[in-house]
Amino acid sequence: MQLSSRFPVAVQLLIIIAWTPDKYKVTSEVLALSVNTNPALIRRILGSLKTAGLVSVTAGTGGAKLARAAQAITLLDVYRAVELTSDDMLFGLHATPNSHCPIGKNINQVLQPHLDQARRALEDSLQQVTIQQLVSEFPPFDSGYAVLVSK
Amino acid sequence: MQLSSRFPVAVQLLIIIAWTPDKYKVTSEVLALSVNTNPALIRRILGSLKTAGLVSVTAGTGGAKLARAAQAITLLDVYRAVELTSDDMLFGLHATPNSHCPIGKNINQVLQPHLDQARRALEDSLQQVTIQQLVSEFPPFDSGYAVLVSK
DNA sequence: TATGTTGTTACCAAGTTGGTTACAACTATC
DNA sequence: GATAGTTGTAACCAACTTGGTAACAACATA
Repeated sequence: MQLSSRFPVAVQLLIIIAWTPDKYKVTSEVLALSVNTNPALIRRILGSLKTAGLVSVTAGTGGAKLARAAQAITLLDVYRAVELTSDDMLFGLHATPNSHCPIGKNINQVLQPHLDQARRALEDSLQQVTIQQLVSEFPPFDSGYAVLVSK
Repeated sequence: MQLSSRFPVAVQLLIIIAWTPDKYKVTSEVLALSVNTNPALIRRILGSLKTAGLVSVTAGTGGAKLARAAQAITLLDVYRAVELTSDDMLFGLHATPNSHCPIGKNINQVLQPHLDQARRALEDSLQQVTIQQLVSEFPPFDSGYAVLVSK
């Protein structure tokens, strides 16, 4: 089983936004080109990032900016923004174990703390990496790339 | 997004098998009662556990036993047995980023190590917990429970 | 007003999941 | 050998999620 690809895509969006100089306009069209999908899908993900307070998108005229510094956005922030639909559960427990069985009766209570711990380990790791860090792994923006975006 | 409930169910199965004295026969019927589902689903999961070498099921006469000691089975073993369908990927990368974009071209290579690290953190945590440990959190098997299983 | 962009809705095909039925194959016992 | 109980597996289903797509109103700038 696999988590959705929304998370990696969201990271890519943030990297591009952070990587592009402020004077250029990063539209969902441009982002869609890089991810190789269509703008509506980008806007959908961008919506989650906006709700989470990671980016600000100016409606109408277009263009996305980071809502806070790239070194203040971790992979965990992104993960939470786009993947956490319901609550904090990474592993879904079986809904209704048999309450008459001595094991089934308490299985969820016994299991939960350990699953929480595993989830926390995952999140701690994601928290160690910032968007700034990832951006620094790419070549700097070059004016030649300006064809990809609009002023 | 959420991982399937197969994993927690598989853990529950192993706990019951480990918890039940050897002289009792733990059939998929009994396990289904505890999980509150039907035997076929149990056999499906039990099949994965068998393939992974965690349990041995005697076909025909019925009954599941642990294939190795309960303290030698970790949650990671179970996780891998039932959740890893394809390869080691927890996060699915976007299949085809645009190779003409300086970001899209390398995004997967840059992201992969960090996602791997996060996955490893998750797995390390799961590896700390054994089935034996979980069994010890339940009351011991009582002859009164024998109605749940058959000799 | 005209243009370009966003936000959102609606819909679709594909894949996954848990659930269920059915049945052949198997093993022990009578 | 026949019987009974069980496993292994296939087939199918409804519900859900996902990525993809089209469409269009709302918006902001020129």
